[in-house]
Amino acid sequence: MAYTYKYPRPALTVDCIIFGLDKKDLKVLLIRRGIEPYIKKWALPGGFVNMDEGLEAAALRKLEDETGVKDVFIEQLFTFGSVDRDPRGRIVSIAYFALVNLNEHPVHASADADDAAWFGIDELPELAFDHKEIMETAIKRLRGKVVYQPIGFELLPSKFTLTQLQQLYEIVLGVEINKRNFRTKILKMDILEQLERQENVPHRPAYLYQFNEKKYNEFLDKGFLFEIGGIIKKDSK
Amino acid sequence: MAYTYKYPRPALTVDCIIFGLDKKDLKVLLIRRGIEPYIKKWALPGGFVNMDEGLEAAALRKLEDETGVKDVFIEQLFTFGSVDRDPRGRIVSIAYFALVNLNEHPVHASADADDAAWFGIDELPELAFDHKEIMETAIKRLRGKVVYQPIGFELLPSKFTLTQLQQLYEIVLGVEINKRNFRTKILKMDILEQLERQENVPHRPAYLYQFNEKKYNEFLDKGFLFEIGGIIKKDSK
DNA sequence: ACAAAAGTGTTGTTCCTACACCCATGA
DNA sequence: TCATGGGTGTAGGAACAACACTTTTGT
Repeated sequence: MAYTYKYPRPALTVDCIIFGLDKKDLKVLLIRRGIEPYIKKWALPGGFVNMDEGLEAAALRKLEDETGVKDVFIEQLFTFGSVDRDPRGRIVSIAYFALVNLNEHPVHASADADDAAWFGIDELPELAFDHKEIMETAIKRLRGKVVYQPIGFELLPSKFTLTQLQQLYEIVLGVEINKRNFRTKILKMDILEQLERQENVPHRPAYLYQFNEKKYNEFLDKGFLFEIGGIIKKDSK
Repeated sequence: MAYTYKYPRPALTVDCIIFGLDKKDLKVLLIRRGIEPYIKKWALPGGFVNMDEGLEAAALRKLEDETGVKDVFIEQLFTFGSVDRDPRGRIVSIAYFALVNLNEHPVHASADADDAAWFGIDELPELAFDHKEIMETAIKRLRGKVVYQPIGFELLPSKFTLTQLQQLYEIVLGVEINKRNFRTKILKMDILEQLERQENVPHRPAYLYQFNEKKYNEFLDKGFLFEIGGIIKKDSK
C-alpha cells in the first residue's frame, strides 16, 4: 500500500531526552540503534509519528517501546527541521524531554533497539543524526528551567530529604550551594510538606519532605515566582 | 505531479505570532484568510513548509509573503499536532513568535491573504483552526520570558527612554511598576548604554538608551541572571 | 566515644519598597 | 507660569551571604 499527495511532505518523527538522577550524576537514557542508518550508534529513543496519534502520545509510545520507560512527566522541547539532518531525506523531528527518578524506572531494550543504557551527561558517546545538538538544547533548557520552575522534584523519589534536593540543584547546575541558605529559602517558599523521619541511617535521621503541588499552584495564581537562582554562590563561574 | 510514500505522512506548516507594541497596547498581527477552509476568518500568518527550506526560513517566508513584515527577530514557540486540529486532514504546525516595533514594520496584505491588521491582545476576533490556543500559548510564553530574558527590547525602537521601557513591562505584564525602583534596578544591571537626550518634547527631555547586547552576553557567560520579576508591585494580582 | 550527616543561630551587608520631592522644557 | 513628564534622595525593613556551632543517630 502507498500514500500519494499532491505536494511533497517531510516525514515526521519524535525523539525523547530522558534525564535521570543517579547518586552523584545527571544521566540520560540512550538506545543503541539496531537498524540503518547509524546502525550500532547510540541515539535518542524515538521514531515516526502515526497518523492517528498526537505528538506527545507518539513520544510516549516510542519511549516505552524502545526502553520500557513509562508513566513519566514529559514536555515538548523543540522541533528540529534542518533540511539535511537525516540521510534518509527530509525528516522533521519534534523533541520531548522528560525527568525521571532513575531508580524507579527500570530500563530494558526492545523492538528496534539493540540496547538501552544510562550515560552520564559528561560521558556521552558519539550520537547518531543531529542528536548531539538536540542533547545540548535539552541540557540548556533543563538548567534554565530548574531555577525558576519546580520541575526538579521529578528527578527525586516522591519523598526526599532537603540534602537530596540540594544535591539535585548542585548536580544539575554544577555549582555549590550553602546548606543554611538553601534550606531557609526553600522552606520559606512553603511548597514542601514535612513528613516523617528517615530510619536506619548511620547518622541523625533527616526529615523527609514531599512537594505540595496544590500549594504551588495556588501560589502561581497569585503571581508567586519560584526562584532559586539567588542561592548560587557568587564565586562559581 | 504527485508524491508517493510507503507510509502516510502528516502535512507540515508553520504559523507566526507577531507581537507589536503600540502606544498603550500589546498587539498581534493577523491576516484575513482568502481561501478555504475558514475563508474570511482571521488567522495567524503561516503556510506549508517547502522541502528544501528550514523551518525558521519557512516561517519568515510566509510572514513576508502574507504581511510584508521582514527582518524580524523570530523564535520557535511550540509545535501543535492534535490529530483533528485542521479539517483538511492531519496537519502539524510549528509555531514561531516574533517581537517587532510596530511602527517600524509596515504591513500590507498580499498573496493568500485578503487583509492584514494589528489587533489588541484583548480585542481579538474569532480565529481559524486552533489559532486561539496557539495565541494563548504565545502570550503566556511572552509574559514568562520577558521577566528573565531581555527580549522586550525588540518591541521598542533601538533608542528608547526608560519610561518607554517601563511602560513596555507594564503593558506586557499588565502590572504597575514603581518608577524609582524600576530605574534603579534596570540601570544597575549595566546593560543599557546612555545616549543623547530627546529633542522637541514639551517637557524635560529624557535620555535615550540602547540595549548593549555585547555587555549582556558577557554577563550571561558569568552566570548573571536578568530578572525584573521582583519589581512588580506586591498587591497586583 | 566517634564519624557522619542533620539541622540551627547570628551578623554584617545588600537590596527592595514606598513615598516625596525637585528639574527642565515647550506652550 | 503652568502642565507635563523626567529624574533623584532617602529611610525602614526584608532578604542574602557567609560562617560556626549544636544535635542525633549507628557503630
